[in-house]
Amino acid sequence: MTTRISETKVRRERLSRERILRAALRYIDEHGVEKLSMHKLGAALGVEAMSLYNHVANKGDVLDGVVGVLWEEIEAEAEPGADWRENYRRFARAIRDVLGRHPRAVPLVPFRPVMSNASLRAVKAQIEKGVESGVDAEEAYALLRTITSYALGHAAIYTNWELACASCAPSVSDLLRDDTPDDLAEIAHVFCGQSDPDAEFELGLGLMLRRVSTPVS
Amino acid sequence: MTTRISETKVRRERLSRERILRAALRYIDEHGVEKLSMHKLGAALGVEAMSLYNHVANKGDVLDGVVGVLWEEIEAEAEPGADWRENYRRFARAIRDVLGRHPRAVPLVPFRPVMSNASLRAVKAQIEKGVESGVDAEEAYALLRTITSYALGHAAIYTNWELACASCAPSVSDLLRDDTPDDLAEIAHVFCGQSDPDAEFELGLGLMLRRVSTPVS
DNA sequence: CTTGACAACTTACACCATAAGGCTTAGCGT
DNA sequence: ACGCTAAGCCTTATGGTGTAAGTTGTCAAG
Repeated sequence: MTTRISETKVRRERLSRERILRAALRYIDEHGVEKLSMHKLGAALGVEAMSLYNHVANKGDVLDGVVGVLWEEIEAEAEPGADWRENYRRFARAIRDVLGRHPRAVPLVPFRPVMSNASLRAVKAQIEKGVESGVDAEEAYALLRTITSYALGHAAIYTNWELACASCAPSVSDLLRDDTPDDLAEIAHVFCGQSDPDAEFELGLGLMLRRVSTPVS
Repeated sequence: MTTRISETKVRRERLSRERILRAALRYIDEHGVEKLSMHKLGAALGVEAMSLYNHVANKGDVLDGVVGVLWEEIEAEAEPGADWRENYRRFARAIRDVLGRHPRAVPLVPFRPVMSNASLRAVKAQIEKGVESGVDAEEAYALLRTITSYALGHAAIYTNWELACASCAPSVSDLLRDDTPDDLAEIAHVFCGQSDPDAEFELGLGLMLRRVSTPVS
């Protein structure tokens, strides 16, 4: 009985929301979102599932928290410099790079609108730099939203794609249904297989940032 | 005993993959992806859960199938016309509109790379029109991928946003954490609340399609 | 009428989120 | 040194989940 006391005291380090979220992200990175359960998360922390509920409202809260952590990572990677255009680019790249580092967590991000302080701080900084440089405020917001959509969409599709290739599908053909006609299969290879995601990401970014103030279309 | 036979015969109409997928999409539209279970899906079809497995490999297969149905809807909405630039625009709008009509199914689309015949047919048609009009083939592919990323990202963020507003969050403030400082809250309102998603979608599209052949950045 | 195939049903199991309640321990005032 | 309190952790219990395995009912071809 008393032996058990000292044993626990030595082994266990204090649980906290912070620690839980980090463990959750680590678990998702390794095993994927769909494999995460409160039991496993508890186990990863050397603790019973229900103990987590002392620091976290429920599983959804954990997931939201993970998204928050990711936004913090993005913010840290995108501190703005002098040129606003370059800043926007850096912001988009930060999104892409961070999500690229946590590919299995990507599905959470676009669908859990956590307006974390981190993400808002990042946005604020970007906008201010833009306006400071003479960009119309409304346009600055619109452009930033557009770029964010693009960066998230790109990250979603490509990280997911790479995951699929790495894990289960060694070639494009394996992603096609059995009844795919040849001409469409060929298209699939060209459309999905050939290009360099990094270069292409920069392409879209360049297109959007090239010249903002000219009339559109 | 014999009464029960005729009863079943009358009542039950044949199950099929097709019917299952449609029911799944309908259920998702009404209750969201996370609420869908094989039991409920079976119930919606007047059938036991396990019967579905005669037509469908597993739940993942159902979800993939739903994405396929969505791509078919997109294809039907984006048949190409004469001007390739306009076609690309139409393709992007089709993605956005269809996903806008099935907001709760959106989370499935970017993360289930179903290369359905429908989506490939659409891509093929777009590309051919572009090349026919003198666009470099490689550039045509890259641009189409870029636009697709953008359309999916935009749809993901905004449909999700509107869902959140309609269901649980009457104002932007409700999406913020309690500890959000005032200046950041203000940014959140401007960044998230003010703009017209349609107009903004067109803005991004216009930026990307304006002039393709000039060197980038 | 028999046989077979196959669709749908039933049963069974391991796992899930989480509500309710019990135990252990740390930190305090005395 | 003592017990009090509150918080952190654990145990137990409930109803829902995906799906494997085995059973029953139905119809068509022989």
